[in-house]
Amino acid sequence: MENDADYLARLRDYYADHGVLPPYSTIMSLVGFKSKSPVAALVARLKLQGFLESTPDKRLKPGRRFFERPLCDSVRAGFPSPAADTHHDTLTIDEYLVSHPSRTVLVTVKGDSMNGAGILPGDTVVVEKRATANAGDMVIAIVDNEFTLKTLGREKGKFVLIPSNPAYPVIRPSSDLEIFGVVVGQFRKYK
Amino acid sequence: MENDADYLARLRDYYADHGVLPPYSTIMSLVGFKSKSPVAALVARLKLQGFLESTPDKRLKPGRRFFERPLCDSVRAGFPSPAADTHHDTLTIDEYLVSHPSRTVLVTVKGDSMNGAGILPGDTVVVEKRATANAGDMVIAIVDNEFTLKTLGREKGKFVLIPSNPAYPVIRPSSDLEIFGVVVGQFRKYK
DNA sequence: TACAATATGGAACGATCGTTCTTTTGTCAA
DNA sequence: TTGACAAAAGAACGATCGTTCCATATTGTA
Repeated sequence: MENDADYLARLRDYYADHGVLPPYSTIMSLVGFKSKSPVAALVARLKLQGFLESTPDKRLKPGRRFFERPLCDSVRAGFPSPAADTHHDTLTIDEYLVSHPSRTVLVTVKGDSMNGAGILPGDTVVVEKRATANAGDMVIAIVDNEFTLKTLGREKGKFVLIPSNPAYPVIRPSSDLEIFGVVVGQFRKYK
Repeated sequence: MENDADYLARLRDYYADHGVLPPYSTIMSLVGFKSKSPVAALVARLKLQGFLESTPDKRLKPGRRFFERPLCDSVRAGFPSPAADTHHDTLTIDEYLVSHPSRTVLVTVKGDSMNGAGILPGDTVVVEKRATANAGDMVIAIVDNEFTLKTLGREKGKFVLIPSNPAYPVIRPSSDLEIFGVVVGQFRKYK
């Protein structure tokens, strides 16, 4: 159907409000149907297009494309087409940055040793806790009982901590390096 | 119960995976119960604490505190192990970065003209839409039908756009400067 | 206008929903 | 060991779930 885009928009609104998708009966009144049959057909179409999926419990969940921004959003706002691909396909920033909530902590950045990597003092980094990491990962390591944010490197078979600021030295731990977690994201608030 | 934190963590992981909350029977197997009664009690407790809510359809939805993430201070003398898990500071990323959702859009950054300000290509900036800004604000301006991210400056009574990268020139608009919005936040995902 | 194709309404199905109750198990203190 | 209390298991409830069927209404085409 050609109204599917509108119906999908209503589902997105509902999801934005509640954080979950509604049952068929609620979709029914949400889009104005008077029976569940057209809802079933609608859901089937949206599933085929990748906007919806089902959980094993047969409930609806957002599909791969559910968070795509409709193109008409940019057009409606009157923005030039070059800008159309600068938008962002996520509803919440949290969902974008945090994949494993139970292993994730936020750490406030102190110091400017990672300046060159675009991480400034006062920024917050999203850290996935785990004891091992690969060279090249940005990690939170524990050095002298303090958190240290550096890039993990390898030197003659040993791990080293590399800052992204020429004013700081590479840290070559004498004992084994204790890794608190791996940095998977970062954010900053202005003003 | 004191295991509630762990159970909540599993619900958050489930939600991160599926984008919806499971029915009681799935929670049951998710946390290891063999009947639904303890699930009902668990849900009641989590509702009281603001982590869960119910939709009018009696389904579970994320509550106000569902997306709280633990926030560690980077300088912590004590050891960062499970011991200190008790009373973390928490932060909800979306609430922190977005104050006025209806006026806020996310824009993906292209180019490295703001490198020096810790904004890299591929980053996303949180933009509050408004037509006016003050000198010193970082703004999204519309120049030659394209979005441009620069710091707003003032030169002889006229607004100019200042990059944070010496390789780029200051932009001195001939006509009036059209401002799309002000940058209030920024975030980045690694990997 | 008449016909064919499609979409919706309405009803029925077994399954599962969330809730509530009682019974059993587990835990801690005396 | 016993008794008191709390938590979990288990069973049962009406309600609602998603699905499917067929009849009716709507639409497009000639």
